[in-house]
Amino acid sequence: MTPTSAERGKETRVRLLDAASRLIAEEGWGAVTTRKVAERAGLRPGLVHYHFSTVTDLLVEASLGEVRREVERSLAALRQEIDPAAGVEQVLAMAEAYTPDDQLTVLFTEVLLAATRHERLRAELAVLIREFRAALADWLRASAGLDDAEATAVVFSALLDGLVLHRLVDPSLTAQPITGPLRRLVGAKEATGATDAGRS
Amino acid sequence: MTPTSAERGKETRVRLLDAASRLIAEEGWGAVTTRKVAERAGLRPGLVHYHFSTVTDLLVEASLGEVRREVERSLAALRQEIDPAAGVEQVLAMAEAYTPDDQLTVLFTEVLLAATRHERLRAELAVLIREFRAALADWLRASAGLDDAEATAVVFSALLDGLVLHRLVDPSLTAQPITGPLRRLVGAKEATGATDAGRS
DNA sequence: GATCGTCTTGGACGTATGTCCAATTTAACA
DNA sequence: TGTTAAATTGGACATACGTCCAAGACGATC
Repeated sequence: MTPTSAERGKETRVRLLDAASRLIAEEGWGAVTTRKVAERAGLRPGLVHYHFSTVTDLLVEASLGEVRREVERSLAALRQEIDPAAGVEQVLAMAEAYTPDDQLTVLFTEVLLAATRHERLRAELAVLIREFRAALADWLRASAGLDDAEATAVVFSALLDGLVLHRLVDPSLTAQPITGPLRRLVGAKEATGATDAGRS
Repeated sequence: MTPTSAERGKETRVRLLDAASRLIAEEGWGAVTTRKVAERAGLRPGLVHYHFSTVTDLLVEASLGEVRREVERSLAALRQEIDPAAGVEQVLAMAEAYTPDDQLTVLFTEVLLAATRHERLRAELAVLIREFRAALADWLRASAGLDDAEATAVVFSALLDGLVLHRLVDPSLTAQPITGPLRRLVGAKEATGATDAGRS
């Protein structure tokens, strides 16, 4: 039952990464410190620099891991949906799902901004975003039959993050229905279900 | 010729605000410190707390001033354009004008994120964004004849900031033409000029 | 020229930071 | 049971931070 040294090591590493992720979302990238991470993880401060050479290293690894997991989840969900019409609906639903209440959402924005000033983070994040965008473009091409699917994917994925940012600042926006313009953007027929612009 | 004490005071205040704005864009909201601002402004560190009660106060005032000026500039430009078709083009051009090279653009993103954790900043920024959005909605209604101009304005203004963020991380995006989906979003006829999807 | 109010200076104070490390614990192994 | 390697502890170190303040400078006013 008692874990080996290596097992305990792995466990603490995960604990530290997890604590770092949550702190980035809660207090911001720049406000995460050695001691706060340790306290949040329920560990002693000295451990941080045993497992990670630097605090920035910890932040980069934690955030990239989080983004990587989320991208994989989204891609899996996208690929699973085969019916074209339902696919468009799902893509539209993604735009609605991003809310400030979701920690992951805030973390994404925080990482994007941090990437501006950290080259390795920027490069690796760019790869992940490109991956997501490519999959989104495939989807748009297949389900909505767009001929400029690439460009639309660029616009759509940028829109997702921008929407989060604006909703963070102006929570009343969350209530506002935006499916109308989104449908137009994706090139879907408005015919399906008349013009029901407001649903919850 | 020699300025009075009060005049010198105003001048220093402006210098400090200006230095703060530039530092926010260059190094990030959280990385701006008393001493850095003073050095950038060519002044002694003690002055910062003579003119501003706190560093955060300085940052809030500096960034809100910058945003306020830019919003006014945009609104003036929007109002000047009377021809509906040209108006749509101008709105589309705005999306292209936002690039990571522009310091103001980076500052905007930085302020949006900072507003998440500072109530006064958040509230005042929300007012400014709403003002901009309302004007944009008026424009869309008048020039593009949209019936869901409000929703489109929400999407469009969020898109502007999201685009900046993504281009910051992936500079290759700046080259990618996106006028196609943008035209669709704004509800403009693609007829004008066939499908010229790439122009510089 | 003396007085006054404003702006400026230079440095102090306590606190928090990132990083490091010698000593200690712990579990696996010989 | 004694040895070994990994993980952990607790505290040290220099540095940077926000804030404050007594003393000086300087033009306006009397």
